[in-house]
Amino acid sequence: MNGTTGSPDSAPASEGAGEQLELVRAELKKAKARARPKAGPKVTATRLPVARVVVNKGVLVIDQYFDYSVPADLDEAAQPGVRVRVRFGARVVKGRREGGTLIDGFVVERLAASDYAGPLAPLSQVLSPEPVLSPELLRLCRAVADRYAGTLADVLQLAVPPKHGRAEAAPSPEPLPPPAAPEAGSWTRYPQGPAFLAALAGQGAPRAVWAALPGGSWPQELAVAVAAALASGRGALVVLPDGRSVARLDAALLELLGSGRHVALTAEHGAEERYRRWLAVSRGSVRAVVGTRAAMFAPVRDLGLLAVWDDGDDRLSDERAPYPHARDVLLLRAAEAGAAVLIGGLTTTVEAAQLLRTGWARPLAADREQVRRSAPLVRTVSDRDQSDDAAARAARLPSHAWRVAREALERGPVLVQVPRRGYVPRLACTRCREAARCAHCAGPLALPGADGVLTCAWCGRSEADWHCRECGGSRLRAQVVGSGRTAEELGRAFPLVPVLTSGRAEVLDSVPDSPALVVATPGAEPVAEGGGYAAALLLDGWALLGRADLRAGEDALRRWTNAAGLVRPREQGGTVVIVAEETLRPVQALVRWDPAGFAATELGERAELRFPPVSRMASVTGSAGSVEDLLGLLRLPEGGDVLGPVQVPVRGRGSGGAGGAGGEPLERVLLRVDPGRGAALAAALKAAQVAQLVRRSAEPVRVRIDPPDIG
DNA sequence: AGCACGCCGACT
DNA sequence: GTCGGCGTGCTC
Repeated sequence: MNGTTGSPDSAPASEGAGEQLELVRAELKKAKARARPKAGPKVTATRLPVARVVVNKGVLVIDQYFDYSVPADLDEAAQPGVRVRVRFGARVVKGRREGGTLIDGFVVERLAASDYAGPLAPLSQVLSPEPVLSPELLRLCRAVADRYAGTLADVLQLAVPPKHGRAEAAPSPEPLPPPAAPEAGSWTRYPQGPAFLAALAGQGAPRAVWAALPGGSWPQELAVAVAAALASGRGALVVLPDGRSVARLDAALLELLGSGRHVALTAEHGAEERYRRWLAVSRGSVRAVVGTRAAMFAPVRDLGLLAVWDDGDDRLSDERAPYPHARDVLLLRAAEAGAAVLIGGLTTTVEAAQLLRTGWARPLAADREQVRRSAPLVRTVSDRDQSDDAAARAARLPSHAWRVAREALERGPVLVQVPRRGYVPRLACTRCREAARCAHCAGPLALPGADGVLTCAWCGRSEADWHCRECGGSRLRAQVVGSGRTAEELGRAFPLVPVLTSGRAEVLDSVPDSPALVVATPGAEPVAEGGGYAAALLLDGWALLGRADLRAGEDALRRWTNAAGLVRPREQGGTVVIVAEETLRPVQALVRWDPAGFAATELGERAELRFPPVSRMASVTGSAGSVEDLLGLLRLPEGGDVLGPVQVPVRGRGSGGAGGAGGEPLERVLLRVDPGRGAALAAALKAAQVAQLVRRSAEPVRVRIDPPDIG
């Protein structure tokens, strides 16, 4: 670290000093500018002379520790948890170590002796004396790697932020004493709310699935829960899907606790500030963290509460291998730490419903009367109900939606939710609703571009002259119209009202409490200042529901309730109009405002069909040959089965990655095992991957536990 | 992953 | 007789 590091890396421990000096001089000459370790006496530390190191290399076959000797001058700095640099991959030629590359890693522990028979190479450098990888964090990363069939090194890369010298040099602030236990506030609207908080504040570890009431007070309620955990002298961690929701909770905490008791960890802050905050947590200066998914690993000490908000949001799933999901990582941490758990959202995921069903968590929900008071009035209109008003027709608004919007605009802003342009729903025949399938491979047809060319999502062939296989019809339900064009059309329909848009290009955090049309894509809805939107129109419901995905219904309901939850309660005139078939279960669940009931029913169906989360699944993606090869090496746990293979969509989310480099079509299989066999499945997949790597029988495949997109 | 060592074909 | 194919194995 400060230029007094020991011997050159390439010489073995027993080598004489003279020859090394030559080596070092040569090195120094070559790289004057770089801070190279100076030559030091080639002495190994006497007490605990062995450092067990995890190297920062994500290859499966080397997912193991390596022992290095500790030079005397690194003895003090090379404590467990610090970042080190070691020479790795050298081989011994005529008793000397040659080659090898310098790679970074972490000291896992110090030992009196190694169980490795060969000679140990010395640690090359201690990059910093900061012990960033605590034993608890290491245990967590190991558990995550095992659960997701990944390597420890991959998980460490997600869990430990890159070093930043300036941030590390600065001291962290003095920790503040625990705050007083907070008032229950709006938690009193939930019969079990005060008891939950009391348990938190009193060192308890209650576990709850929280069906949050609509109306926008959830940031304050989460803040109170955090404060209650802090009051018990323990730490708290809350993971939310995006920077906007983190900012809202951050503000609520700031108001409740003042500054200094928590930090927000999001991608918005630069690397230095982010690392500064992370260190404050790691060093125990700050005991509460709120953040986006990378914060799921934040090294909060003495955890009292682990919370996740809106856990159905796919942004809570990391997109880097091994793709851990924040909810499940928090559950692993809770099991380890014995901490309280709070899984909250306006909707309940099927996964959360399962925690309720097994009794692992308890519901934290308001009674029906309270729900009715807090929720807006929800009406459905069929998408066939065309308005007789010309302006409404031009804006593609059914007459009822048109009337509601016009009336509500006199009282405040109106939210219009439209699916993203380019959103590719499953296309279906207008006449009989049969799904449109490719004549060649039976894959789903889509309209990927604005050019209107029908294309197979699996094989990529275009279909010029489609006819329905069932009824011979030739018309398909139209592609969704994007928010941009919707905004234009609405602007013409309501020429006196300002039209704001919030979407991919620019996301608005909030809009003023004055008449305006706010066109937003799902997830980008601004909060309306004051009491909320006067009304919301949820357009193109069929498109959200029509995704070819197991979670389509659940996800559509989640997106609808998140938008509808921004609308004033019905007793203040808040109204939501959803354009969708009212007979569909997700639509009914929205009308009744019963997402928990929907999730419970959905869970039952999944159980019957042996689908996740009742069974556990993994996907294997790669070229046809490599997938088949892996299956040959795989020892599937008893009762497991293989679904597929199917060709992977040529375009679309979550399929980039392994293989396919040469444009070769990718195949995917789903593996399914019975409940309780998830760990065995992950272990089997890892073993099969290792075998494939070692034998080099085929190019590697991509493995994903709990795949998010199950056709 | 790299990067070697290690036994079988076409070339100065 | 050699140069070199990538099959197999190791990396503290």
